[in-house]
Amino acid sequence: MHLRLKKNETAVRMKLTPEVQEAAEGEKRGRKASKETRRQQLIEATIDSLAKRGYSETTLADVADGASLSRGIVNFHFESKEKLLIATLQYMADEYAANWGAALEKAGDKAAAQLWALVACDFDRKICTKRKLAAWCAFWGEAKSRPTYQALCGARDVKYQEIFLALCHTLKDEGGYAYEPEGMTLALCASMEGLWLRLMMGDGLTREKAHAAAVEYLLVAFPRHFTREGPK
Amino acid sequence: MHLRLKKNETAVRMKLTPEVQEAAEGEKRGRKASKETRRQQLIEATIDSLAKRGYSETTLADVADGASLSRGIVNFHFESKEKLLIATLQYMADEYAANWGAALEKAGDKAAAQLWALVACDFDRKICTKRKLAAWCAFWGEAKSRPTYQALCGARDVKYQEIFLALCHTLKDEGGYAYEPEGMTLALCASMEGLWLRLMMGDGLTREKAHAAAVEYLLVAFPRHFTREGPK
DNA sequence: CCATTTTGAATGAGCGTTCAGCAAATATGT
DNA sequence: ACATATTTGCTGAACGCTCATTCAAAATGG
Repeated sequence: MHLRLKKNETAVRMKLTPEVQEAAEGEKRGRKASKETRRQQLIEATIDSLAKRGYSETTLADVADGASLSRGIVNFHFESKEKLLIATLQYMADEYAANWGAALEKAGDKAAAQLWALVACDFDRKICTKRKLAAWCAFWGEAKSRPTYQALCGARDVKYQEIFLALCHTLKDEGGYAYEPEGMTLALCASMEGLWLRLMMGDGLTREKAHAAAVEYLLVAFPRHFTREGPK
Repeated sequence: MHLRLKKNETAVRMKLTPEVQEAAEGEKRGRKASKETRRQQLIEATIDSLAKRGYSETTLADVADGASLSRGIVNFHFESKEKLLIATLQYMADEYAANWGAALEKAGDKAAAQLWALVACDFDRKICTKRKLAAWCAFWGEAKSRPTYQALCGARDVKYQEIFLALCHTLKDEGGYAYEPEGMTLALCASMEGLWLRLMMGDGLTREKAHAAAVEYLLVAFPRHFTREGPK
């Protein structure tokens, strides 16, 4: 027989990850959680599942368990598994964009400081978590055969890369460098994505070391603008 | 009713990709294909399926169809789906290693020429195909949650990166550069993997442009050793 | 003929989706 | 205030489909 729970005991049924718990505590608990709160809770549980089991083994049952909710819940709040996954990717893309947008604001108006800030915030502890990198990577793996994912992953850096390109142009003028800006931008952005990939793979690579490698790149590309400690 | 075919008509049943066809023609055709030939044919069909449908939608039925063989065939030549996929990854890893190994041989004993050759062969038309990049990426996406894949993907660059690191050290001594070799190597390798990722995503990026971006990196990192046309 | 390779129907497990029903929250009537 | 009706959020059993795996039978080569 199913053991019926008194109210506000949902969080005790199974250990939730901190992220899911936090999402669930957005407003009131249990039954009164608003629609939006519940959606976010399920999205966080989806990220957990993607990170733990990979894309192909992520099941709705696992997501529901991760959120300590019942089997049918996802089809109630999202329409289908497909839509849950798209919402999850959208959520991560938004968070990513908001993060570098804010970093750019705070960086002031010097091009060198802006570039430094953009590179740094890719390795920020809020964004650059094992679980989130793993989730990104899971989507990348499926992106090629799914236009929707591809669009969302790609949209991630349409604006992003434009800004990078503009900064590379500015710094080239300021410093009299010889590189070709398009290629430089591409190689730099690719390097950071590659570092994410390696971070995700494990290998004992840490966020700090990855960031240091990216900085090393900045140093050789823009020697007149940066030292290892930051923009001159 | 199933229309039974006369012998040697297998290739007509369904259009095979050039790669699968070539694998099937390794020795004699049809029934007489040796065990090893048939395995290779199935592996090529697996790569096709991974590229076309992604990891999570790759089915044994699709692989069998792609090879124009019957449903049960994979479980006869490989023991299970899992083992087919591992064999496929192994196959690609071996091919990749053989490719850069050969390139290194031909490059002579100058460090600059060797580094140039290593970077170039990552963008070789034999290795850097849409379908193979897509297959690599499919495995990357699942690697984090599957130790076996992770080991095979990682083994790809244990030796590879050691060589890179040694070359970076040598060039630093020769050219009197100021960079820190570990970080430099990491950023360079990551950049090439990131470029692969972007090639796979589409975006109108071509092999040539990606290679040019990698070269741009070499130029800023080792200005005394390279021009855009090659090592000095 | 015997051994090997291949076939394709059958099997069964796993999973997404559906939906009738329950319980909490809220609205309505008295 | 209280009782009753309605809405909303959630549950979990049931359904049907897809797919890996199995295997008996057929085809082929030697």
